[in-house]
Amino acid sequence: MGPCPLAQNGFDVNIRELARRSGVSTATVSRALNDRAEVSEATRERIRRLASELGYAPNEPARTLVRRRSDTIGLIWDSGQEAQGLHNPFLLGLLSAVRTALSEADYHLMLLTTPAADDPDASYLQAVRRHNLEGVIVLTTPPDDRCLRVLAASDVPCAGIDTAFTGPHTVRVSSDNAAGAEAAVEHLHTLGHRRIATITGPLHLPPAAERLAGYRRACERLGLAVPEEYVVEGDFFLDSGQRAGDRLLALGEPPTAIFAAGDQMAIGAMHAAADLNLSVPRDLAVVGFDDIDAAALVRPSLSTVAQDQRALGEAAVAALRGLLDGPDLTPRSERTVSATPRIVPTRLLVRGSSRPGA
Amino acid sequence: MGPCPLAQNGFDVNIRELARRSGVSTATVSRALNDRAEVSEATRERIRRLASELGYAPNEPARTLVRRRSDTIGLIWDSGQEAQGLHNPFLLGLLSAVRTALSEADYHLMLLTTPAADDPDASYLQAVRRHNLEGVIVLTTPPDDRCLRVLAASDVPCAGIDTAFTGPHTVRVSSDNAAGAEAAVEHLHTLGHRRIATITGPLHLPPAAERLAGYRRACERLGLAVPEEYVVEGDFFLDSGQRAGDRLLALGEPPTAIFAAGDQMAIGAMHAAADLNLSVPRDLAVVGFDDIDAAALVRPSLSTVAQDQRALGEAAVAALRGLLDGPDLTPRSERTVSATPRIVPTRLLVRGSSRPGA
DNA sequence: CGAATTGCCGTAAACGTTTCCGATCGGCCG
DNA sequence: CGGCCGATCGGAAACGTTTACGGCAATTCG
Repeated sequence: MGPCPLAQNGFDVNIRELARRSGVSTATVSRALNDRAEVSEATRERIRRLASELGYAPNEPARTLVRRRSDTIGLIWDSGQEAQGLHNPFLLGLLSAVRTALSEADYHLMLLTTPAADDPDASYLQAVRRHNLEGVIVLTTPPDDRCLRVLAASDVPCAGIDTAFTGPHTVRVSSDNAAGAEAAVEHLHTLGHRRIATITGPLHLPPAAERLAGYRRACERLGLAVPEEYVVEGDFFLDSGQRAGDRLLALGEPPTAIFAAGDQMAIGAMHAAADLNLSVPRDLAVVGFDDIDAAALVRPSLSTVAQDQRALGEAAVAALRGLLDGPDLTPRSERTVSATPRIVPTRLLVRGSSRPGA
Repeated sequence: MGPCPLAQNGFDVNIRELARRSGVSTATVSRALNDRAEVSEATRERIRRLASELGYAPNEPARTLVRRRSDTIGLIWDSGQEAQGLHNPFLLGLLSAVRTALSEADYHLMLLTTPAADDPDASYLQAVRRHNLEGVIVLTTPPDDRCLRVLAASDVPCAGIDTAFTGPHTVRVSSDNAAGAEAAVEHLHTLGHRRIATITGPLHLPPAAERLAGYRRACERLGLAVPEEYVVEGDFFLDSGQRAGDRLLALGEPPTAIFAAGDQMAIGAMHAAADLNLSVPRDLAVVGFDDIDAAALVRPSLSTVAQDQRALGEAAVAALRGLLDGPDLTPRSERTVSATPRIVPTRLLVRGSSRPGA
């Protein structure tokens, strides 16, 4: 009865229905909708319009069944880790970035659930095979996850952001932790500080180790002494930062500046200073890492090394796409996978806790 | 040969392969793996073990194709909104809760991307039909989204958390904003405060309006006067809170306590107090709403009305499941959809900004 | 003891696509 | 004018499952 406004529910309009109504075969309809060359421009346009009028939506499961590819990638993000608040506010930005980058590349996103420990058959690899996922993006590294390890060891393309595992078809993207830490220390140095201490994260985590390395390199380059007591290990949480601050400020020669490998610990150090009636940044300058939301809310606001979530997400999908076999590429078994990690630059945000003028 | 440890890549082991190896038909294999009754316990166990040994993973696209259901629900979460930091830290907890609740109910999760405005065919409804999604969970309400409206008007079951739209197969779950606000005011009242002001969110948003209503109700019940100047509208962000605080504290009879409808605004109000050399909570008590991460990091720590993200997420999937047609239920067209919104209680967290003793 | 019931299983038809293999039809070149 | 070629299309076989239907034995019941 004439063209319908949109998405009429003539219920279940499929490719056969389109073929019937436009007097061609299903093969032609398929070709028309998929922009194949073997259709005349006229019929293609006719079918296109009809499909749009009837609100036709292609059945993706059927497509993946026959094409053997789903245009879908899986997302692994361990909520256990997230509950600990580790990279907490960070994740949301990553997720958002990954999602938009993937949709721009015409991929769909499926959220994978961490497999139950009691079900031996439930694994990430299983889920990938079940849904014909073409690749996986991993957002945080659980301490050591057997499921992740077996996935990384498989032939499933994986891109991990700040992950530790490695495998034949795996690429890691990460912020330039070392350079970020270096920039922070250098910033404090140009402010005139010479006694700069650091509060690290758990050193078995790669980002924590890299940030410490950057700190050391900067100090060495700038000719700053790093007494052993100036390096205190924390756990990324508030309290550990406060305790570390207490300890550092009680030293015989206390530091005049602290670089903390995480914002929460940096804020904890600021609390420690406040408890001693020290003024930040006058008596003690503080720089953190990550740029969590709270960094802009505390007083004084916290200078920090911001990670570029957008860039990280985009780099991850770009890296993953490099691992996928495109329509015309050689199969991935024959391609050399570049194992060099993708490094994303950070940005130093100078705020109140290290403002020169104050 | 013999039993393999796990997930051997005998490449593409499917139901036919299992049938061949175990000497039965594909029908029997399917029945065995799906726990149908018409299989003997012996063969079921045999097939089970074989499947496990070969690392068989059922092809979900094929299953959804023939069963006409995907066991998958879609998740809509507008990242545009998220970029504004509105409910920002909140979302991640919701997402996590929704995911685990859904996976416990054996549903898969697909992240939907906000449709491009220039493509008329791309809509949430289209995506739902393409992937055979059985329902949708909406995490935040974009101001007014045409795509969301057409989705809500369709026959697709929707559960929204803090959403404004409504439809025939739509249910909304939300925190008990009014009761939360009431509890906050009552808490301040028992602390001895009689001049309690409030900073609201944008009043066209349902949560903001409800929190204001709760504030008013509590004041009325407790016999507190609410002069017009005691109600200041903000925008949920830090600066608006600080400006509102400035204005409130400059009044002839300034309030001794402030209830802010959002934590960022509450922190802003604390900044305003600090700028006037007022001590929190001695000179001014402050209570916020949401319990964002920063609430526990600022000094003094911020009392706040915490939303129960876990409960919200679980309520949303519970509500959604009520809308879905289970295997034995009547089709949803004949069921009466209970339109009453699901209300989740909040919890008052008393911290430093309103501590009695301080 | 015959018939009906029950338990277990195989055959085959779907589900909605894509794609290989031809088929038809003009037109072009030799 | 005949064969060849490119463009355009249709027929039909897949893809991996589920499930209606029917068959065959063993068991039960009248």
